[in-house]
Amino acid sequence: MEDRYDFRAVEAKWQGRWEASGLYSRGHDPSRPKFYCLEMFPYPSGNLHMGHVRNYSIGDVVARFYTMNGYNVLHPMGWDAFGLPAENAAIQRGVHPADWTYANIATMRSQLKGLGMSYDWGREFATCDPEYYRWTQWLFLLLYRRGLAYRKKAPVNWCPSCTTVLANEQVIDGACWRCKSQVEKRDLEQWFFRITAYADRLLRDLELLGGWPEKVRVMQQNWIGRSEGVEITFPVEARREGITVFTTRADTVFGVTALVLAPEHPLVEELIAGRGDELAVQVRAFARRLADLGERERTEMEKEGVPTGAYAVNPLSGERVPIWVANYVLMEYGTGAVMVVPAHDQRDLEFARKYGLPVKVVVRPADASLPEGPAGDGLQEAFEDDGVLVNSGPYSGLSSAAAREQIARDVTARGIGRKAVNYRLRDWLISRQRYWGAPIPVVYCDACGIVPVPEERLPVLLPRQVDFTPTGGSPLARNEDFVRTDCPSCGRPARRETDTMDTFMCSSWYYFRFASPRCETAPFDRDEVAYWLPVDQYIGGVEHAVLHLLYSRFFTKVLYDAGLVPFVEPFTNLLTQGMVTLGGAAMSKSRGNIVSPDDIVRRYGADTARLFILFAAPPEKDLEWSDQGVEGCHRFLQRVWRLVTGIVRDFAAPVGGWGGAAGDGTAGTALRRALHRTIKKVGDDIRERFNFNTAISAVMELVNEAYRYRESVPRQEQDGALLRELAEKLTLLLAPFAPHLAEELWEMLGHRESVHLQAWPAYDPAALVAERITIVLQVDGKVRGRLEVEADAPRERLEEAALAHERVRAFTRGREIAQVVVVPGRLVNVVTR
RNA sequence: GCCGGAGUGGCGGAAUCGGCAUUCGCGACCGACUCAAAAUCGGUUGGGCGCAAGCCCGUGUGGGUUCGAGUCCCACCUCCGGCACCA
Repeated sequence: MEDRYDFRAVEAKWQGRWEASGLYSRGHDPSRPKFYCLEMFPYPSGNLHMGHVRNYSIGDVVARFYTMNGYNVLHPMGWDAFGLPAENAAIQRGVHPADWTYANIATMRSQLKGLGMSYDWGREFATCDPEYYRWTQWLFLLLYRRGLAYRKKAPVNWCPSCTTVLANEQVIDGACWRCKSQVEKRDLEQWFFRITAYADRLLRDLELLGGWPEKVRVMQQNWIGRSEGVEITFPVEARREGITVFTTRADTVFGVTALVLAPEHPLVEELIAGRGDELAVQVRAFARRLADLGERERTEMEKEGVPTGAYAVNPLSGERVPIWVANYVLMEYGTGAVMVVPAHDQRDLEFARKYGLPVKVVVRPADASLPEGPAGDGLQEAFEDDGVLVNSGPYSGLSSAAAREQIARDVTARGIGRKAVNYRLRDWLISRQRYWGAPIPVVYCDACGIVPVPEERLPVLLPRQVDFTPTGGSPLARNEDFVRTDCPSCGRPARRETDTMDTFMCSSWYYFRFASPRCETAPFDRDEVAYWLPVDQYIGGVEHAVLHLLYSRFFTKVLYDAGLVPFVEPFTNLLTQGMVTLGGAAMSKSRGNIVSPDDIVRRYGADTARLFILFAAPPEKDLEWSDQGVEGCHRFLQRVWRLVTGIVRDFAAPVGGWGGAAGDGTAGTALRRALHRTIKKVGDDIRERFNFNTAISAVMELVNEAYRYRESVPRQEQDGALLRELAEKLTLLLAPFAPHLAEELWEMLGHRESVHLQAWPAYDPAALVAERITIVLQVDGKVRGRLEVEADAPRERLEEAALAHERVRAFTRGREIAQVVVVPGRLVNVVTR
């Protein structure tokens, strides 16, 4: 057994052969069902990290497993290649972003090949290829035509360090998702996608995504943030126009003791227009001060407000209420104005207490434990639950729910309000003031205004010669050759849009492109997309739950509406894998806790790296790296190698089939049962639960059993046919996890065709059946003995045998037997009184 | 605050339908082989008591249901993740 598995030679040998034979390229095959297995494509940052290895190892097992199970599997790989790091490298090191990016792609491609991933490399592309971004621009135009792309001036998130604006989804806790700098608010004219027009469908269709983790669906649900309520217009004294508020608690409308406007609300300026009094001066100063604050500072400050001196009238109660301006009202949500109900909203209560506004209780719990009406002065905490209305005119006595309905009807009938739905989701800001992205295909003409670039003139090429120095403006604006163009509409001189698109736009449709990556007449061939999509299994990190995954769903619905794709959801099943950690923290350069995949592959081989990463934890959990764990997996593969090569050596030419018979009680029968049990378990674990860790441990057990057999049964009595069967099926079971080792063993076993084209082994149900089994004997729920019986022994026989058992009798002696619970095949529990 | 997930040996984790808690792997200890080491192989390894047979305890805490609970129910604690002046 001195023979050692030379993983370096074997892995290089098969990677070369696979590539030369095109083993993993795929096309249509009407004879087999299709399966699209996709892993989130990487940003080519330079080198693969362990998170990539985990992501792609999981995907590779799934792809290989479904291939062996008879599916025509699409398993492509490409590059999410536009983005800031390339440009930063250019600024810091003087390398052109394109050169930097394509060099990184070359490195990472060879790393992926070194891991033995089964990609159809013929479908590879990078989103920065003009042949790709041409269609990204085409899709922009599609959205523009459909009224879903628009330009507006708005307060937007600005990252001072990246010198560009960001989408809402890219601001995490008030900071830039990429560089963690505090984000500022700036008023800029920018391009948006009207994703809010799809808010309701994006929410509703989450129900179609039974194959997604609950967690991700909930995150999207929270992000979209639908809330139902009513808008009610309060007339303003001495003005024609009123103030419209949005509320989900119309039942508390008789408890309103003020209205509050967001500082940016257009009416604020009007209410104090031409006034020089002290209040007006205060309001102006307040609004200006808040405008200068970042979102973070603003959300963290205490509630603050100033009265405008103006009054409105509650259209339901007829009461006069003061109009205030306050920092806690958001202009971007609802109508930018809210009614203040201190008794029933904690924020309003804090505000009212600070400024001495009245507190008026109008909803009481069913047990009437709150004081009524204006006597709510002692209220410590707002009563925010539903209850029964009091002090509410004609609505008194109604339940909150009934009152909401009635009030909605009444305000609608009187023309002073309506039911309304609001979403937390905001439109997607896609302009970026950076170079390394797809140019927005739009031209500005003095005569014609905004003119989209005609499809036949796409792509709008990103020029190579550009000054990348960050100034806060778009680098493209400094390239006059790029900027100057003719108006596609009137032909007169015009200027190009100089912003580029958010890279999330590129990644929102790449999975369509893989179906027909060289299509030159459209973003994708519709027949190919109809054949391959939707993606059957998508695998990636949970960090994209409300970024990429939301945008992609939006894009798919737009394409569906345009009649270009026949489905409304792009990803049928989603698996979100956990992080790879070291010392309990995510691996990162700044923390200095990186383990390099290259080093691991060099020392132990790709198969070991893949096996460890799949074995150490279930895929959705975080995985703590362990060098010793890696060695354990390496030892296991060496053990497999010695087992199979030993069998091949000892039983080069087996005669006949398996010599035993089920139920003959021999070591051979037991081993064969173990083999078939393992085949069943590994298949179930992969297919039903993605429990690669338990699948692998089952294979380890099988190998242990095989060794025990080989060592305990004399060589001449060993069943050669059984051992050959075991060696072959073991090799097939390992093929998705350790593709190189399996391929080499398969060849040694005498096969000419790749192990990766073989059918997944079927288990023999007859082999699983044991003649005799061990059942547990309990007395009062405690295990007191074991009993070996025929597998099909009936209840009465089990009960009888249990009661006759020496140890059971010892524990029941002198006690009355109250009950005997018999679970055939498992246990007998004797219950005493 | 709201929503989601998780708490099991020294460690990663297993127990898939309410039925032997801790498969498998790592680590540790003992042993075989060896001049020695590496590699490999075998054994032991939740805690306590006991010479032993064996007994008792044990899955975050406290209750409950059940012949039987890591698993189901109630209350709570801790940790992780998401959202958060969203009216």
